Amino acid sequence: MANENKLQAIIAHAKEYGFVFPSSEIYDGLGAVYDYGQWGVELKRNVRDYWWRWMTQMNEQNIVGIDAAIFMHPTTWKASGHVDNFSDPMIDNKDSKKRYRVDHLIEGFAETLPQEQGDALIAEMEKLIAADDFAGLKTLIETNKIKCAVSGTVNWTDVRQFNLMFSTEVGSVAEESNTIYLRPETAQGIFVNFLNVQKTARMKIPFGIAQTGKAFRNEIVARGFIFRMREFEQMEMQFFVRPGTQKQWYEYWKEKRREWHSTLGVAADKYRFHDHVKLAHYADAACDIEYDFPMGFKELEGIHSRGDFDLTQHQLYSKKKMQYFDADIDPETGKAYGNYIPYVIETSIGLDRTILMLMSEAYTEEDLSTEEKQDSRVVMKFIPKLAPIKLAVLPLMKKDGLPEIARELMDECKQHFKCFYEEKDAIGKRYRRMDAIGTPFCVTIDHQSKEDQTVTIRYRDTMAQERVHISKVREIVQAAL
RNA sequence: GCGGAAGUAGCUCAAUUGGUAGAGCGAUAGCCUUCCAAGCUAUAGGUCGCGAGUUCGAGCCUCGUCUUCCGCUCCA
Repeated sequence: MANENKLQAIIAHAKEYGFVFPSSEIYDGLGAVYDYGQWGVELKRNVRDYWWRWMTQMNEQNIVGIDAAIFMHPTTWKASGHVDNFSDPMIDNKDSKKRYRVDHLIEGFAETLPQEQGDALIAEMEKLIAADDFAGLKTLIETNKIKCAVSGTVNWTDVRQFNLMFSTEVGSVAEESNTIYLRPETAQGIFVNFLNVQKTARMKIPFGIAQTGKAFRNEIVARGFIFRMREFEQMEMQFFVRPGTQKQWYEYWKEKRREWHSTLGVAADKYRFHDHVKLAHYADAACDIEYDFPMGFKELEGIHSRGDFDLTQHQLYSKKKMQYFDADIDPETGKAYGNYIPYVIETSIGLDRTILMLMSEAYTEEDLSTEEKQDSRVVMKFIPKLAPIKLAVLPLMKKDGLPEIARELMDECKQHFKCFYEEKDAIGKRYRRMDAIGTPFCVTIDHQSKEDQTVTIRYRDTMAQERVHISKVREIVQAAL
């Protein structure tokens, strides 16, 4: 299947089988926002829970979790750089339709000028940007006759602001309210709680703080289904280390995260590690884990060595010491390491992007035609651990006491994992419906079950069937989880 | 934001030169001596994206508008 068609097929399947719906669809939808349906939410919870347990429970490093609020003090985003660095004035050329960041446009032009003139121009630009003087910026571009590289004209639109962050008001009385932002990343909730967690959990470096939660960004273009959403969910872990050890911990987490991905049932050759050449202002090493989505290789997770940038910034803005006292002895000096601001390795993965990856990987169209008849099926080949439903319990017929036996099995199993009961339609049809949502096991109760307490267990991927004792069903499923 | 294409039942699509909307699948209820979709019966479901205009009459023509998709543009 062609890749663009595959994405279309996945989107259609996701909607038809209750994984993902477009937001507010009855009102014509809301761009770049999606809702998770009945099976999508199970899948999402499974992925989130698995990530959480893997980080906070199964990992050999000491990592604890928090759940910080989406609202944060506005100064947080001053300190993080989001207010100043991610609200860039933009301008469009009316002839070429090309859009530029104003600072990039002017800087590019300044480079063509003699040093002194160029510097003066940039100084002027920075003054205007600091003052939010958009009219002045446009005038500056026009008086310098800065041309569009594509059209070669100076036919510009007005300068407009692009805001990455959503803002709202806190305070019910309008005049007394304050503008605050919906967080554009969850990481800052971890940094501002660094001292709280370190002290109350008596954490010793190296240690980590994990968090999953919603974040919000105004994206310029909304494309790629749930790959790029205005409201999305992140799963992040900030790992605090002694300065000087960040390189080894960065490598450690790169490898650990690769391990995690290798347990998701995704083909290894669909992943790619992409090292950043150009680093963000806060990072001293960074890489992306990319997956080969139907739209091509795209970022799924980022692993960043952030130095002490964030904690230092918060110390600066809050005037609170973001220090850790390290009582371990430094073999070089024979003394304790003492006070320092820890360095941070961040692992940050998009939950929704992970869902899209898993759906892309799982979605399979199979041709089952024989000489006698045409046949095909769509299967979601999720690993059992992540599948929305683990077991379907199906009486062959809804009479002769078969439903009663099925209900009994259902009552036992539903205490342990998500089950689904259905007695309508032909058995083959029920199997195919379960394939479409990725249920790995189906159990059918027939007349023989009444005689010898055996049932047929049917495996999703192979469609193979096996006769087992009814008392074994639960452990067969649990063994796969 | 620009350019292109498309919007008819839950889904896939029909509706001859404009004459008052149909099929298959799906869904629901029931029947069947049923282990891999498409056996039988019945039922529900659409102001043809929305709004104007032309016409005796518009799903079909005209204009506007909204939404989606594909390219371009932008993006820590």
